[in-house]
Amino acid sequence: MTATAPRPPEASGPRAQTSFRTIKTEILRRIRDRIWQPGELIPGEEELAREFGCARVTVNRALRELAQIGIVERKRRAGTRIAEHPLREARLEIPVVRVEVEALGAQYRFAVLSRETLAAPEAMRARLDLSGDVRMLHLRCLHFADNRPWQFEDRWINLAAVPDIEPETFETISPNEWLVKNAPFSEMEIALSATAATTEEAELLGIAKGDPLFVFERTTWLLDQPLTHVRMLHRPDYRMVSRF
Amino acid sequence: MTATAPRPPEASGPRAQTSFRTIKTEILRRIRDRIWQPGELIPGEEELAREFGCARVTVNRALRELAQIGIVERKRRAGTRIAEHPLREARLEIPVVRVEVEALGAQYRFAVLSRETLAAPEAMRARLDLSGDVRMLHLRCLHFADNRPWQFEDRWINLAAVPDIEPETFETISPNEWLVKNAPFSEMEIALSATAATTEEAELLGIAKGDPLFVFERTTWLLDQPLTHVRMLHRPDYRMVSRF
DNA sequence: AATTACGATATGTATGTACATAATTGTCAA
DNA sequence: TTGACAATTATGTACATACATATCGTAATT
Repeated sequence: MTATAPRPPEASGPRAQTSFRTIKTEILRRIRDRIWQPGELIPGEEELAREFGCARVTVNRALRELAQIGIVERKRRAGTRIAEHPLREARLEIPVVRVEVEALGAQYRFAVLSRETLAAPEAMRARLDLSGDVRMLHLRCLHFADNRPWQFEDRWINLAAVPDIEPETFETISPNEWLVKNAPFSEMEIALSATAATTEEAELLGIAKGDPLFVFERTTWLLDQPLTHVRMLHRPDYRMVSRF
Repeated sequence: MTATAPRPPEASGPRAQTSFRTIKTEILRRIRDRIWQPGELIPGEEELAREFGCARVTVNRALRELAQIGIVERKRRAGTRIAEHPLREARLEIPVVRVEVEALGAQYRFAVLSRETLAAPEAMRARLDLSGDVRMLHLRCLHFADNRPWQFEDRWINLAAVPDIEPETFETISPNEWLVKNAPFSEMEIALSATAATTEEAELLGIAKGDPLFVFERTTWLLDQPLTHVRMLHRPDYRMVSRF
């Protein structure tokens, strides 16, 4: 005797399984239609399973996924309730520039504008919590999409933390990708803002001085050791989009 | 005979179940330690289940959740591989303006600049995938931190989806907070960009025309029904920061 | 009255099994 | 060579079941 009883042969169609997706949608519908209000306790898994004619595990998965995106809140013994404050966090994907450009169907190219090894300037030491003499690699790159300037990247790399990068010439691989592949990090800080283009920045990006630029800064650490700080400037028509 | 064979009595401890969490952690460890490189195909669920001494479903759950956060990529028949570009994702908390301002120790205040109910203009219909006659509530608000303009909010609300908001006067609660409390959503799209202040925007925010503005747009849906679209403009000195 | 212990209960998760589905690979014919 | 189609295979998901675990209410104890 097998564990699962043979499913009753459905009259027609390939199957009449109750998908956890169906349940998710139905629950969302009930929320939308105010059948279940925010804060309200909804029936238990067992009861819902009976109602939907499926196994409890299936209801469980539906509810678990709804809890994951903050629609409902669950507690053992206490049951499941519609979230009162669906306070949610947006997940912002941080793509590799090349991938981002290629995803648009454009051709990607980058150029290293300058490269120098030097002692960390005071501002960078402060930003990265570095003290004493620290050698850093300073890179300035321009990224193109179909030969149109796409992003200007100003990057500082802590050579003590990433020594392998010093001999790299970046002829085939960009610093961005080199680091993604070779320098895992455990912590990251990002800052988003807007600024006005300086004369130099405007020239590089092919826009006018004073035009608004979208600024994306990122600093990464491995444990407590700072790895790199990068400031990326985008043309005013750039939009960073994320949907979920 | 029951479906599940009695578990072999573990020598000690409460249980030696193979948790999907254990598997997730172990897989992450193997990625971190470069045992499995980005792009690499990892063993199938069956084999991993054998290795970890657990059911395939358990491995499935671990891998499914890792796929959800972008660590691995899965395709039927093709197997599971480590994501090539571990797109680290930044988690941006969706702040309620008031909370954001108060977190800085500043006093929060807001003003509704205008409020009108009207048929959705073409641009908004297009953006929200709405068709036909749709009544919308259009609100323009200014948020202050210590009486200094902090954010200009331009919001469109789909009244068909959120009818309860129509009588609300927003004298004590901002549209932002009202919606957070009363209108759960299941999908969201956010877009970040930079733009130049128009004359009116500059005046409202107390800056000069053409100054760069940080733009945060958000659209939310419940199921397929659009709820609201909001465009938030910030002064050039604003920085949206997230660390993790 | 306050504290503790305990039982009831809802969710959490592991397992074996069965079948669904997508995608690749191989096969054969045009 | 190519195109159509079938076989193969890894993942996807449903189900019955069993047990784990957190937590709430209540009863027993201090």
